[in-house]
Amino acid sequence: MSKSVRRAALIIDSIAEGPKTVVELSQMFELHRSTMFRELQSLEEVGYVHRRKSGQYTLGLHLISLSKLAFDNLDLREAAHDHIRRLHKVVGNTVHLAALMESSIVYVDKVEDPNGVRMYSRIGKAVLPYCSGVGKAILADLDEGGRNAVLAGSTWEKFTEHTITSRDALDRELEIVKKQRWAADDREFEDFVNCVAVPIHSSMGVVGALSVTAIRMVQNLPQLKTHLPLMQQTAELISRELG
Amino acid sequence: MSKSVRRAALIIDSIAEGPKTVVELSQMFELHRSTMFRELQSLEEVGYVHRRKSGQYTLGLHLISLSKLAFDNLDLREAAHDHIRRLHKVVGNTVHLAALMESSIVYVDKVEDPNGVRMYSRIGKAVLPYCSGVGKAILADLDEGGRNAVLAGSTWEKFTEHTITSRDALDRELEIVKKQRWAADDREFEDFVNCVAVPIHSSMGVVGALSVTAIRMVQNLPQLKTHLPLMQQTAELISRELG
DNA sequence: CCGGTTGATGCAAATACTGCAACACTGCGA
DNA sequence: TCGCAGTGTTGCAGTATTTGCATCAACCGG
Repeated sequence: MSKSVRRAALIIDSIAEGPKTVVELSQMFELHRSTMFRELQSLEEVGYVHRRKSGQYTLGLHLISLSKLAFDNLDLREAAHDHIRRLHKVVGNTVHLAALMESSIVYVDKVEDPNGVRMYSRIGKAVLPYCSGVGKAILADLDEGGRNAVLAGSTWEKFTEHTITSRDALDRELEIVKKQRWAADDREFEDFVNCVAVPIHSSMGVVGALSVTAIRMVQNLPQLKTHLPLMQQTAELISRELG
Repeated sequence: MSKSVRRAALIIDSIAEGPKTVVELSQMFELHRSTMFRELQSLEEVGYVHRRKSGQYTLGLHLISLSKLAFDNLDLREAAHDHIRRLHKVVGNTVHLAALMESSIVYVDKVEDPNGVRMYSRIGKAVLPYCSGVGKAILADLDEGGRNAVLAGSTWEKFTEHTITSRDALDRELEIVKKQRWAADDREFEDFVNCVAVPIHSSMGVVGALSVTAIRMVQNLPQLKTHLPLMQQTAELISRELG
């Protein structure tokens, strides 16, 4: 284990919590000022941190570039690529794929009919875990700690009359989801949209979810539910590829 | 300059170009296999790379977490925060702020009327540079190399009858934008939406742009243009803060 | 079963890093 | 204007970490 890599990463994580000066960081890490200065100089040169005119260091832009590429190479995204396109062909609706990141859930792929109702692209965006099918499908299979991490920043904003707006209510819903092994978004985020979602597991536990979404006038929730067996088969195929 | 930091970053960049094995990387970097193995082990432990079962290394999830935080700490975003909220109060329309990243343009902030027409959130998403006001405002002030980098991945997809769909046509438009120091999106992406945008400069050159956007039935383009003097003043104030 | 490749690790030599000391620069207050 | 404190920056010898070698374990395919 490389001490220098670990230390660099710890410094970056510290800066990620909030901008800091050389002196602050040297005290935090019990390093001489000149050592910390050189370390930050190096990290800035490779774009991982950025020095403001005020003397504070913040995270650098190169991390943003790298994250885009990290996103594209996600195992789940690659494993699911063909399967969700096949699923879309059969069910005809928009299929979303969401991945569990460290403490958030993100839409990582989407298949929709180019000639159908056009949904605004959501790939890359964080899922609101408490009012989305995929969010609930993933949360249901997380332990308490995992749930807490994902829900830590939730504002519990009410989008529609159906939105779940408290942790207690969500936990009750998640017990049901865990048992039935699928989740629904029943007009909880947008009044005219609903979906059903199933979790995807790997040997490491739940890693994501896939959902089938429709405008209510096209397919209502009972109709969407008819797709659940195929969706669960699809999730199983993806899980196999993930190992 | 820390050799270990530079080398770690180069390895990460190499993996960012595509997944690779220990042996491939050890040959590329002319390191002994065991050295490269240890390096990757360290990078994996801090979440910057991830080893697949196949033995290939890809970028790690921690980069995605860090990029979100990097985004929140952007200098431009902080400098512009109060100014664009004041601008919104005066003009009443949705105000967008976009930043030039390394080779892309991203929406980094937005102010809209909570009781007005609700536009789906775009923060964090890449701007399509060739058919957006902010994209054109930034491109106009970039040199040839910068433009090429930003436009490298453009598909020139045609969204409406007004979309610019070739580099030549865009370059002609950018000459006009550069002269007049503002840009417009005249129904080029969405038929019922248009906006005007102005660039924001720092001592390093153009770093972003701000725009005022409206649905056509609410305010048409000539009406939006009346906001340009105030927008340009706002951009100037932000530039001053950036230094 | 055998051979080749990859995953993984102890050790001494090689290399890189570190704190010290010092200087340059900037901003603030007297 | 001057002095002081704090930050930015760098050469050098002592210290710490890394490196390649050698080796073993595990896995896969013929």
